[in-house]
Amino acid sequence: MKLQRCHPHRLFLKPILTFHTKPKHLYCTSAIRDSDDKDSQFIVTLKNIVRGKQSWIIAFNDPFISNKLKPHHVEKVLLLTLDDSRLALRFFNFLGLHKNFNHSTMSFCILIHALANANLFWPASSLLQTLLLRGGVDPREVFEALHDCFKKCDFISSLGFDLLIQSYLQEKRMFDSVLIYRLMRQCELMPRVRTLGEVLNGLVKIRRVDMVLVLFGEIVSMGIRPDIYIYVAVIRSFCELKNFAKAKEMIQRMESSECDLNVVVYNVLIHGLCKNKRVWEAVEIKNGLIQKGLTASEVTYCTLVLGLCKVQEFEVGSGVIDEMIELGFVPTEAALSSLVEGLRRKGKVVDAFGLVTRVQKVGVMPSLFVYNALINSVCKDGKYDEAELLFKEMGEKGLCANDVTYSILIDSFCRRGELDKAIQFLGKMIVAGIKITVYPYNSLINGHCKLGEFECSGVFF
DNA sequence: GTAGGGTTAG
Repeated sequence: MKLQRCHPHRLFLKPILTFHTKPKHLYCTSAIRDSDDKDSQFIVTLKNIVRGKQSWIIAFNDPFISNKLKPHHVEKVLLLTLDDSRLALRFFNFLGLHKNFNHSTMSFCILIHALANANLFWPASSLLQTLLLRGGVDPREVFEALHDCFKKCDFISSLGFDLLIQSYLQEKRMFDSVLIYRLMRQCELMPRVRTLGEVLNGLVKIRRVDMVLVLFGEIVSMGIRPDIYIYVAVIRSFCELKNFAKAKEMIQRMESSECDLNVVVYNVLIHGLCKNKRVWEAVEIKNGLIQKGLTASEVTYCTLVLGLCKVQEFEVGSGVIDEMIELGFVPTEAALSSLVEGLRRKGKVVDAFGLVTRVQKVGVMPSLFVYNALINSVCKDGKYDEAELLFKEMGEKGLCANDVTYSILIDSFCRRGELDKAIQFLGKMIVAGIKITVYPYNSLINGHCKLGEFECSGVFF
């Protein structure tokens, strides 16, 4: 029977049979039988209160009940209420909230399994989080408690353990989630494929791609068919290791299996190639998508733009931006920033300006960085009117000029000898509460010196 | 539940 639990696709064989042959509330008879007679009577009283129409507040205000009530009684009542896990949860919360009752770890575990078995994942996870927050609980201890309860109560599915793995992942405790997976395996339990995918992607996030590949090998050797999320984690791992041959091999494996495919898989490879300056290979992958019945996404295009910037192919990058706009995609500010910066540095200020104008039409808002970079470039080219136009435009768009913006403008005024205007802008900075750096002062000193007004320049020391 | 930047502008 235990072996059946090992395979995720067979997890539900036992439950379905059990469910129809044995009512849930009878699962825990052995646990109840252990109680002594006095306790048994008390538990029956408690059970009747929980299921009855009487007010719980009144019933539990009775000193006979409240003085006698201990965590192990609650455990028994919960076990007798497994057929209605919502009611069990209400009772558990009632005692916690209204009676400040200190529940046992066992009670938590019973409810977590009960709720998970009833597909009530949100309250089950919430309880798990509370349990984990109870302070200094070792993941092994939590697993032991959950497993102890699982065995004793003969619960249907092992979803409670999946939720434990997910709780650790949410808290960014990836190694603890792997530990729970390992402990499950030791007990011949297997998490769902979805949970495994989440663990692998969690490990990718902390760059433990070595662990991803080890776990993937284990999963496959157990005969489990990986889903697209597992493959994405593995492809990302191979890209991270710069092993593009293996990444491509993995995609081919997906293509020849019945696994669902989407553009994300290819975007991961495209990103890996771009990051390693293999952008032309990435472009070919993108061009081959149509043959596979897929279409490039906004992410595909933006990834390519950033990759093209990395190899200084700014003109091609601009072309990609135009292509995506034609297809109705909106470039990200990141793609725009990289391109503008690249074009500008190559002296192609007009192209950068034109690009900003085009993307603005489809709703992309250039960042303060883009504006400052452009203002700086047009100033250097002596196009002061354009600089002031950009400055005005920033204000209209609600972008607040910062110390860099002002220092660029003040410097440009000083260079053309318009010192009055420079001082006027310095005043604006002070009024706006922008931090004053050394740059505007240097510009003003240089400006005065240039005009031969050496005495004036001393004012700024 | 999986994909896209960054040691930027004076």
